[in-house]
Amino acid sequence: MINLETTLLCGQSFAWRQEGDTYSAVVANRVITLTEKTFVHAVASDQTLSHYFDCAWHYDEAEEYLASIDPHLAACIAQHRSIRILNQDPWETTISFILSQNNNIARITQLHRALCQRWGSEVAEGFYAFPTAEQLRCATEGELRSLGVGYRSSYVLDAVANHELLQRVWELDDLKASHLLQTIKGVGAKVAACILLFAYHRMNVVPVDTWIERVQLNHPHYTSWDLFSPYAGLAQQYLFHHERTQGGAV
DNA sequence: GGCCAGGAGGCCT
DNA sequence: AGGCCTCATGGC
Repeated sequence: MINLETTLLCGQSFAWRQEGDTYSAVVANRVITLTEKTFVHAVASDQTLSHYFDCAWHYDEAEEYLASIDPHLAACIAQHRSIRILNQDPWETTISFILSQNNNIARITQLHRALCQRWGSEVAEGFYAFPTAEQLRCATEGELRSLGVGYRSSYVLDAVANHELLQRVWELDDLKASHLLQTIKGVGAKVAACILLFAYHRMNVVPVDTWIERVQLNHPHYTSWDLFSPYAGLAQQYLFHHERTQGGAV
């Protein structure tokens, strides 16, 4: 079981399109098309997809534990059941969240697609993979700006120049990994946390944005995210989505 | 309907 | 503390 709409369209990934109940994207150079009904069968026969959707992880146990800690969080989990944390490509995720700053989901998705169409490989009719660092090396700041990337253009180019450091992140603990990611221009604490949670599966990392600040404001007893350790990142995802869709109401 | 100001899942100098 | 690309949105 999975909540595809919330998992794929609510700010974790910018690669997916929705048409009715059908979701499609290019993952690992293949076009993937899914509905919630075909999901179980699709991942069962496909190791790449199974990993992408994090099927082996113990969500039931983690969510049960989180629900036992706090009633509000329990309600959020019950209501938005089966949000999953994806195992996305670190490079694509890094660029995506550099694009995300001072931006909304619709525009981030649009920029993601623009980069794919301009520099990515066409893997099927009308479907383009996210460009590799090697492919993006051809990009100029002027070209990026003309696509609408704006002042983030120089950040993208700095990430291209330093993309090899993404390999080293796997070996580092959360704090050191965050510091290393922040050596890329345009990557601060928030963007680094998004990369760690959504690409490196660091389940205890919490991206703090304006929505999560609002959660903290409305729930002063959340004195520290350590409350939800070692699953604070998963807790964040439920609290974040609930806050965005229903405000402070429980 | 048209105009304009402030915001949008931050970060740099 | 201000500025930054650009676009959708809401207030007037």
